[in-house]
Amino acid sequence: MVELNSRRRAIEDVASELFRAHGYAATSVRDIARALDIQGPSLYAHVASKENVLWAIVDRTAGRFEGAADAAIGAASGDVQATLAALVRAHARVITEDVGSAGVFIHEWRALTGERRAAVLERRDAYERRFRELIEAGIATGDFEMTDPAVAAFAILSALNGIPGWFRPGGRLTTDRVADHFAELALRMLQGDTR
Amino acid sequence: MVELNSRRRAIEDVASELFRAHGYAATSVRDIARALDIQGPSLYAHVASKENVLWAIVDRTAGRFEGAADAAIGAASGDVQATLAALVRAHARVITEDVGSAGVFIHEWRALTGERRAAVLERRDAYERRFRELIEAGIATGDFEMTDPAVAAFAILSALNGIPGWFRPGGRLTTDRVADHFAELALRMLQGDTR
DNA sequence: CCTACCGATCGGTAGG
DNA sequence: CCTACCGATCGGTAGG
Repeated sequence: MVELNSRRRAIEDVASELFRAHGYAATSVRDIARALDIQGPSLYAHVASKENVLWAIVDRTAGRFEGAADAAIGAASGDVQATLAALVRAHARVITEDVGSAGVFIHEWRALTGERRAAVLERRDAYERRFRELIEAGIATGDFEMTDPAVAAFAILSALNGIPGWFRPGGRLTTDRVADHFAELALRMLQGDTR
Repeated sequence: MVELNSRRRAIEDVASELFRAHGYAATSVRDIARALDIQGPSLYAHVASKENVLWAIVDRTAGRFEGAADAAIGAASGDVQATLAALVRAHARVITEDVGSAGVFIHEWRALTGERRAAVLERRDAYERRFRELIEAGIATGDFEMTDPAVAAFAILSALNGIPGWFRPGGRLTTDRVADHFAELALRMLQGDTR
């Protein structure tokens, strides 16, 4: 069981990186196998299909985003600004901690079909709603400057979701610094008055 | 000649939408042909290869971004804030005016190979540099609040590049309203002090 | 985890 | 712009 799970996890890790770099459709089962030094068909001893591998990555990563957001909201003290900052920091950290799977979740969920695709869309909408409703609440209390909450939420989330495109682990910026920067920028965006 | 060009343009428009919706690798030459009500091989009377179609879309769209940025900087009066607002508005409008080709430019350039891929990367870097250097200049003059210019530039551009993911032409927001919102949010982000 | 192999589909060509 | 067709590669199976 440990054997099986660790092998599956290795497959998902390798696939995450390939899917992120080249896209799901442009990555063949044999590409994944080659990165693991096994033959293409041998992969099917561990997984039932290529789409199942994508699903495993997307589902697990969706759970990481949701769990991090839950923890951030739970730990916050009811202060709208602090809650938003915690939410942004949590999202940034989920990405920087594993750029591969985060990139796949953000861009490759479209390759899923049927119920799985619909389920991801629903979870993504619910996740985005948390940001939007928090922004709406902040505007209502006067903590945030007036703005279109939907546009602001999309702007913040898109800015965060662009991180895999430029962040390099071990590079100039640490995981924490990136999270700090984005929390700061998001708060400025919602509070600043243009002089 | 007019015939040829208009036919090529129709191919690019149809391909833009398919590449944006499903990705370049997941879109077959026959998919493009079907959307034009012709047979797959007939497409090769107008284009030399599938990658050439992608290249035509990416190259033209890159030019539209660059041209819009040139015009925005040229029209601005030297005021750093106004210049950044104009740059952001221009970028937003290029996207909302043609979500298909913009989405392809933003996400599918990775499918290009060799020199074309390298050329796009170089142009993209030069384009990003304009944002970064303008932010650096604004910080130096005190017009913008202190921040990491690279992170701020990536945040603004990623926020803008997320527009194809949610903007629906003919929907609640017009092209101009979206441009206004993003210019406002970008300025707030760079000017606001967190209280 | 391997070799041998399957049907389907891919981008593209020949010849009209 | 069409039909007929090509070699290559795809995801996946059989049988060990």
